[in-house]
Amino acid sequence: MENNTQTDVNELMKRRIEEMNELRAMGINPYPYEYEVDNYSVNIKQNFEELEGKDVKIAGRIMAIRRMGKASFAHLMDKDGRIQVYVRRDDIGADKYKAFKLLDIGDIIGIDGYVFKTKTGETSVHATSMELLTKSLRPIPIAKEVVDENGNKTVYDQFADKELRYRQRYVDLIVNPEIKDVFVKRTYIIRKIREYLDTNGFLEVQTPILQPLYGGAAARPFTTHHNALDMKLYLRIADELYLKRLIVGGFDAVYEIGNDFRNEGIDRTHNPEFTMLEMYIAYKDYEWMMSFFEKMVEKLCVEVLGSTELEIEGTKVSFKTPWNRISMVDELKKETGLDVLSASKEDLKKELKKHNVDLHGGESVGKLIDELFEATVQDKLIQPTFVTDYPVELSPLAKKHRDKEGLVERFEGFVLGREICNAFSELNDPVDQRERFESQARALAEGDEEAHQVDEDFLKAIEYGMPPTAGLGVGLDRLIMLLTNQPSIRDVLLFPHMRPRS
RNA sequence: GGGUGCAUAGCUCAGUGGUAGAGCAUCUGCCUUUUAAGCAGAGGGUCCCUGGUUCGAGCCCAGGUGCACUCACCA
Repeated sequence: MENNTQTDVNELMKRRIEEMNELRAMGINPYPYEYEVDNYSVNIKQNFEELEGKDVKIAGRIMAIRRMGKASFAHLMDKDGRIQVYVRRDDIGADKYKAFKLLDIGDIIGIDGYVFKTKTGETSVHATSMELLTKSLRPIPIAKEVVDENGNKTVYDQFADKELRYRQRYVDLIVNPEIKDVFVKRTYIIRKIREYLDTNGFLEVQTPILQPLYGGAAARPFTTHHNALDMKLYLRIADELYLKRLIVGGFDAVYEIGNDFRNEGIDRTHNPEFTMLEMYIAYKDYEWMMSFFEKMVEKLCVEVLGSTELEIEGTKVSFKTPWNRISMVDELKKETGLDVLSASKEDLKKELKKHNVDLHGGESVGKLIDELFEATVQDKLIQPTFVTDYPVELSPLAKKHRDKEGLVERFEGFVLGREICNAFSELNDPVDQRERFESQARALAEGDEEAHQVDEDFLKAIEYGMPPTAGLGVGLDRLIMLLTNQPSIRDVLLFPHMRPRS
């Protein structure tokens, strides 16, 4: 990309380079080193009475210019928003005004001046001096905006091409600054999660991203190669097996927030790398984890979004605790009349057919039950709901249910029919764990590319003894999508993965 | 992976077989409280790519690429 400048130059860029050279000829460095900023757009507008007539030094990108001969107005955009500046030849001097005329939308300037209101009532800064801080060589997409008396903003010719917005997020952020709000919320949400876990005795840790064996979830991995060791490595698909090793080691409560990588399709809810939160706590079970998690989300809603009552895609959702709790088996009985635990494979298939579910063949009983759940129950779980106790085949790392044969102690949280977390009482019986791994290994051998490998080191770890433990995983991007009401994972990732363009 | 749709100037978009268009942005001139500033004029195009049909293709056909939506799978 570095050397594109020469081949990429169109007329607009040529013009800007010429202007830059003219500025240089006038003794102006188009890329100086610093500027002492002492105020910001929003603050000036909010404290007009106090600041009127006072001197301020602001800096920002020129977003609009209206030239009227020997005086001009411009809108500057700084970190908080826009403010108008008024630049008059007789105030900044003929030379500086000549330089000002060579500036373009997109250039970054510093303005020293006093605060005033124009005839039409717009809070502005009347420049007493102006400095170029950065010359912009590439034209930015122009979006004109009008703000009426009520503060309503109308944007004309908004930069709207989603592809370009994702590929050139830096331009998107300049031209559509309101999207910053989503990313700021994202940061606050993650900060509040850390705060909640830290104050509840959890220790944040970092475990390997490059792993000799992958595990902890059902997914295909990315592979890479370590040159010095001459070995294949996988990018992690989950943190689970390492975090549980830490529970074995005597950390009673740990969590990790970091990226996992899954070699799967890309769509509105999938990016190849995504941010995962996993937490594990000794001596607790999944019932405890349910309460702990719902309180965490409730707290996020209150502290970051200001309310437990959110409107998401036109639906009112209440995150106030306690959330609904339903058992998967009971709910399926209510919905279909079928007792899925005693039902035969044929009964399940018959029931699935009623709901137009296509099967690939070779599904286990557990998988059939899961399919039936997705077809009949999942979409109806609008308000936050925990679904408990899943078939054992689907959960090779979860502990068998203390009372219910064939099930494990597992729950998933659902909102608007979407899964937001997955948790269980962790399997800590090493003999049982070995059997589950072996059954997964058979599935892998039979072509299930998402099945687990046998992780002997992990087995060794829990053979030393892992205390009873509750664990939970949350895809944070999806949680943030939900809480900030964004329709695509790409809207909560600053730099979503895109196919390269030739 | 399947289906549907989109791709034309820096941006937003018209243009359904016959000279490539508009608004904004850019450039020139005028304009010292304007605000989608205004007035007068000018420049700017690999019509996504490759092939085909046709006297002639931005437009029709086939293939490809990218993106969006959607179904399937998953976090």
